[in-house]
Formats: sequence, structure tokens, C-alpha cells
Amino acid sequence: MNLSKRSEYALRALIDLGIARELGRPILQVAELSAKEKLPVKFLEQILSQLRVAGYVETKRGKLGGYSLAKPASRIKLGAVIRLLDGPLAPISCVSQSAYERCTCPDEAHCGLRMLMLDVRNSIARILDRATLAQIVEITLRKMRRDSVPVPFARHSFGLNDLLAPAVREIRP
Amino acid sequence: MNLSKRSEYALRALIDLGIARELGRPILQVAELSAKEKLPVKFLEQILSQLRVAGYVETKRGKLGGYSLAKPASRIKLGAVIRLLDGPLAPISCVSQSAYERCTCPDEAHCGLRMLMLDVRNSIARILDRATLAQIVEITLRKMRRDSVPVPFARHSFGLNDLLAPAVREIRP
DNA sequence: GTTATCTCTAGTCAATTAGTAGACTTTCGT
DNA sequence: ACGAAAGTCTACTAATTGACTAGAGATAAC
Repeated sequence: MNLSKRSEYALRALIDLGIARELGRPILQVAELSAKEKLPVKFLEQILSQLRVAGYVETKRGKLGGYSLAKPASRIKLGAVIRLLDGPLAPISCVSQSAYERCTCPDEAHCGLRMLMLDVRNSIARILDRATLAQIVEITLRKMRRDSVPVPFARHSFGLNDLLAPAVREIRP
Repeated sequence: MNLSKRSEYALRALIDLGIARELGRPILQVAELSAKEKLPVKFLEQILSQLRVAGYVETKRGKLGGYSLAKPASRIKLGAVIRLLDGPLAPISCVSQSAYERCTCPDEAHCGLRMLMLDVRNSIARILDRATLAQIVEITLRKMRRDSVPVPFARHSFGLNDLLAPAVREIRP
């Protein structure tokens, strides 16, 4: 019942992009994302690239480039993202909607295991296919504010730029 | 979100043992189980052995031996079986009850992904930790009877013995 | 034209999965 | 007591997947 790291990182990145956009920073760089979530840069790049091909993110190349969401967060279903990266949500393929495959059991219609797993798969899909990125972003931000936790990626909080800028200024007076 | 073959086969075998007991055949041999479910014999043996160590099945060794349930089917929780063979039900370990592990995210309490996955894990666990072998067996048998499908392992239906016995009689008159 | 970014392709390394193989032990029927 | 038919135990393996790592190339800002 595992979520792969790929999916996990993809979801984290999307959530960050959603938060950042909400706070007026539509574009983030891989370096920022990987720093915040402590993820391997190159691996994350691959994942973001896959998300781009699938139409979830857009990129701006070159200096001052970065990634941004390619569509409204309310139209990004988390179930679809997981399916893209990890394949079907169903625990066994004979109960998958998106990638059904017959299994070896002699009679699917009377297979107790299948009935059980169908229940599990529906339950997972109900949650994941309803949850949108917008919902997660909203809940996260609300919780952070309620608990007065500093919100990441806000333009006026300390971020990578705030930390680096003074040093740069000293080097080039 | 995958169930491994190990778990799948274990569950199938347990369900068969439950059905067989219900029909007055408390003991089944690996050969019967693997024939019915079309599973590799030796692999299934390993799995049954693991189920024995964990206290789910008992064995009778030697000729006419075989496997039987070691406790009432109503006391076998399917979630526990899956945990034994596949590890935690949770999609990511920071939401596991049985094997919690901190993840790399900076702040668990305000992690949107974690909230979502907690929801998923609870939903899976609710189903799997409530479902007992007895329930699955009962539902399966009811469905089979309703649809007038021949029930496997019944003492008076055609089974392995019925198929083999005539041949044996001819060889030894 | 230099520097900071993303892009693409390939390679690696370890773990996991799904088995196989075979010698060994136990028990039943005769 | 013996042989056939069961389960037991340990080891091996082959293929796949997962989680990266490496590095040359393209693009855009300054």
C-alpha cells in the first residue's frame, strides 16, 4: 500500500507551487523546492519534467527561470497525479478502473478477496480523486496561520534570496 | 498502493481454508490450494509456513497431512495478515500507526500531504482491520449459493479425490 | 558572452519480488 | 519396518523497480 518517493516528491512540489502562487510567487526554482523539502535536486528535476509533459506544470527556462503550475490548483486532482507517477490506485489489478486486468482466480464474480479489495480501492479513489491541490493548499495555509507558523515562499518572509542577498552585496560593493 | 503477491496468495489460501472448514473439510493440502488458485506450489508453501509461525494456520505433517486454520475465522483480521506479509498499511511511514517513522518534511503538523495520506491510511485500515476472515467466507459462500455455482472443497461435490479415485481403482483392481 | 537556469539521456546501485531447488523430517498404511 | 506422501528448512536466482547520480546541451537574462 506504498506511495513511491516519486509520487511523494511530486505532490510535495505541487503543494509548494500552489502555496507559493497563493502568496504571490508564481514561479519557484528547483533549488528552492529541493531546499525546502530536502529532496535530491536532480531527482526532483526529473519528476518536475514528467509533470510538465503531463501538463501539470509550466517552465520558464534560462536565468530567472523556474516552475509554475500550468493550471488552476482547483483543477489538479491528486489521484490523477499519483496515477501518472505510480500507476493505478487499486491494490490488485482486477479491481482497477483505469487499468483492469483479469487475475488468475477461477471466478472473479465470486472471489472474496476481490470484493474486499474493490472496497479498498473505492475508498482510496474516493479520497484521492476528490482531493484537489487547491483544497490541500488552502487547508495547509489555514493551519499555518492559525498556529502562527511562518509561511514559506511568502514574498516578505525570509527566503533564499534574503539570506543570499547581503553576502552578494559584500562581494560586489 | 499495491498488494504484493505474497499477501494476495496468503489471503486466497486463508479464504479457501475458511471455506473448506465451513464445509466440513478442516484440512487442505498445499497441492489442493495451489491447484484451485493456480499458484506456484513451493512459493505457496513458504507463505503458509510464514502464516504458521504467525499463528494463523496449523499443520499436520506426514502423509494425509495439510494445513488448517489455527483459530476461529472470526478472529482473523485481514489487516493483520497484510501487515504481517507486506508491512504497514499506510502509504507513507509518517502516517503509520504500527510503524511510524518521521519523514523529511520540515513540519509534520502543517504538512498537507501528510493530512491527505493520513486520511487514506485511516480509510484503508478501517476496512482491513474490521474485515474478518469469517465475514469474507460467509459472503463468498452466500454469493456462490445464490448464483448456484458449485462450491469448492465440499465433501460431496467433485474434487480432487473424486477425479483421482476412479483411475486408482482401475490400476489396482 | 557569461551565468543561471531548465532538458535530456544514460548509467548505477541496492533492495525487493516472485519465485526455484533440493535435501530433510514426519506420518500413514500395509 | 518400509515406502510413499505429506510438510520444513535453507539457500539460491533472475528480473524488476526504485531512487537516485552524472553530465553534456539548450535557453534566457543581464
